[in-house]
Amino acid sequence: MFLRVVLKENFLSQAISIRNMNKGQVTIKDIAKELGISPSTVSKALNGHPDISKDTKQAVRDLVKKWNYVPDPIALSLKGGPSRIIGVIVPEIVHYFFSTVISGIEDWANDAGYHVMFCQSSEQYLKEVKAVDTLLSSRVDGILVSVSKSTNDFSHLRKIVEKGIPLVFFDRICEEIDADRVIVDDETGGYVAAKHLIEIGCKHIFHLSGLQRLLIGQGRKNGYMRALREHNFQVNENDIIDCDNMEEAAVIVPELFKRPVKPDGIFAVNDLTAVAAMRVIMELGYRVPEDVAIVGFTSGLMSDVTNPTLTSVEQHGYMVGREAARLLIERLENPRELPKKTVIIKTELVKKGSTDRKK
Amino acid sequence: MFLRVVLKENFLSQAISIRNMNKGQVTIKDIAKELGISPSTVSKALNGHPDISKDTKQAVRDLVKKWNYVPDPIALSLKGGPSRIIGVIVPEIVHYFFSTVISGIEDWANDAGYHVMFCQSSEQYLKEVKAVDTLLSSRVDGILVSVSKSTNDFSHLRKIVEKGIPLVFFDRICEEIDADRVIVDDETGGYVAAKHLIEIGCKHIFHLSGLQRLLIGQGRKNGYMRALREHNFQVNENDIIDCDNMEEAAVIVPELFKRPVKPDGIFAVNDLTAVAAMRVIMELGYRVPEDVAIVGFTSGLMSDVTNPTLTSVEQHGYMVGREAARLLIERLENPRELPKKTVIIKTELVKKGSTDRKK
DNA sequence: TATGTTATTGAAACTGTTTGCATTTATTAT
DNA sequence: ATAATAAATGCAAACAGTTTCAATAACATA
Repeated sequence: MFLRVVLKENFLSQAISIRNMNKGQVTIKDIAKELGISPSTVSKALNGHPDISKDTKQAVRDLVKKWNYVPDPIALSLKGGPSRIIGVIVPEIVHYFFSTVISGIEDWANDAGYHVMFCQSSEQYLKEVKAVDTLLSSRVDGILVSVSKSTNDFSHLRKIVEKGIPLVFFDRICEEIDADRVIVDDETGGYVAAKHLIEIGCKHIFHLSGLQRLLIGQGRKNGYMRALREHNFQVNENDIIDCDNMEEAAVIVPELFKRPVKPDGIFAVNDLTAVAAMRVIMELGYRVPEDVAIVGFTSGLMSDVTNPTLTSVEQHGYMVGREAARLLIERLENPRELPKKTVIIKTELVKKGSTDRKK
Repeated sequence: MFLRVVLKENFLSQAISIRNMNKGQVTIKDIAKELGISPSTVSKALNGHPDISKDTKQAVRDLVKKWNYVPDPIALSLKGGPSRIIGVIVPEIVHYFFSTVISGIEDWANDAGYHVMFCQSSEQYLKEVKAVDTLLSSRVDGILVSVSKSTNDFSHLRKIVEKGIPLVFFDRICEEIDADRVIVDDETGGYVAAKHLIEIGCKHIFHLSGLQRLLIGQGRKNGYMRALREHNFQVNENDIIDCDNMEEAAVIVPELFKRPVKPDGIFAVNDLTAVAAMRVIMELGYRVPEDVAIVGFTSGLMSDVTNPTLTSVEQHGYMVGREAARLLIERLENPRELPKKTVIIKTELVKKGSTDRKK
């Protein structure tokens, strides 16, 4: 056998060109043929099977290195092995928060030797269903999902679990399915935002709230209410106004300043709304932060760009992504049935100009 | 044969439960066994082969629908067929421009029946090389690349072409490799930006320029210079200052206003720099746009958020993505060796407050 | 009746890899 | 020398499909 290897050595370069004629990819058969042994022996040698002699193993390893052989992942996963691909479904990639999450997922997954395949639902239920099928048929090892706004039926997500494929929700979770979760601590975010406004002396703190169907809307509002109650402020339902985008803010905010009791502090459910409110308020002749202080919830780089800069609650999207990927991979590599975990990513108040009354 | 189908009908529900015992997935064999025909007949029936009788085809189609059979893409691509996955490599997902591009790629690819697998290079050459290996080993049908800033060696990209896998560059192209390309018309963007400043009456137009190693930096600067020359302005090298982020702008811009000839118009290579410049200028006591007009180059939603709002050149990232995906898929489905194309996505000046001198 | 034609269908090979079992070869003990 | 044992290797099946070619059946024609 050793003789054979040595003998063939001389024809190596020629063999390579012949091999490349075929399909460009070196297969286990090419290796076997070259060494004059069977494919199964090559396979076993590569997998460190005890049956194979040291000499053969070495010869195989050498040729594998020389010819740059890589096992075909397709054939592997056909065999039923893991694909080492994880699937991700996000509502929108263009959102700053989700793009940071994706970034975190990518980094952690790649470091752990996984590839990432992703789909966006564009907030559409049907696209989300299709995305699940896509990922399942691609034989992903596990799936990360942030549920679309329009999803009310969860059978497609339940299907994932039923197939025995690990599932982790992040940010927009589905409460009806028992799975690992990574959520942003919106409640505390709302709490510290409102508390900060109280501490700088605001007496009439309004909340421009998000969709109450979504947990983020609920959480932020609840935190706001808790802060008020804990500081002996009266929670007034009229001071909580559904308003989560620039267009609505442009219409709604001026109305607030026609009331007998005008706001001197505003906590908005996101930065865009906060910024729109801020502009309107300044156009009405009020000063920010002196007359009205404003706090947003981070959705990009814009908090640095406004004048004054915007105090905002940072969500740490990158961390959300990392944790979600970590949770999933942990479960992939440790398939015992452990109870599901929920990881809460702390939010953080970043104080800037719109609440800075020191000066 | 018909008899057999009818006979078995009665056991259908039972058969389903037996089938599901195995692996959850219906295979062509399950269909064949149920109908009492061979797998190959089922395959042919499904692919509309003329050899198969209408009756058999119908029976197969019915059962396929009833059992919700979907061909396993893994097995398909093992046979050498396409994977219907396209790979994407971007420098950073968190950049607004790239996330819009990705969004465009996703949408077009999904509509054409392709899945998207993506990697980010994080602007690191080594991660880019690894990403190529990743995608190649996942048997993607084609690859879309926007080259990282730190990439100087292109052999990994050349390898893609040599393997016969279609490659399309977008935005950050590699000039040394002959491939389809989608680029943003930075030159025209710079041109219309400067032209606009000229038309509203600016006499001393400065350019805060980007890295000249990158084509986007070159293009925007060249457009600026062309506009000046075409309108009989003198192009002064001192009026072109390397400055492409907020920190640099905060330091550099005040210096410009100490010169004997101060700028009354500024074209910045991106919005962040433009915004930082705008703030500094207003802090120095100048009015925008009356004393100094400013144009940026779109990098997010921030142009709506500043005060005044920022005139900016829109890059249509979504279109870049769509076109790149279209070009790639066109080549995948039409494998004749056609000459490579370059698609140029027009930029567009979006006029806002920072250049609005009407009022 | 024997032959030719046509319409259907199935067996087998193939994709690249793994794995249990059988086989070969070499070594040791009787 | 022969049998038993151990070590090394190969065969074949399996994964889920596609495809080529051969086989069968039914029918028509001479």
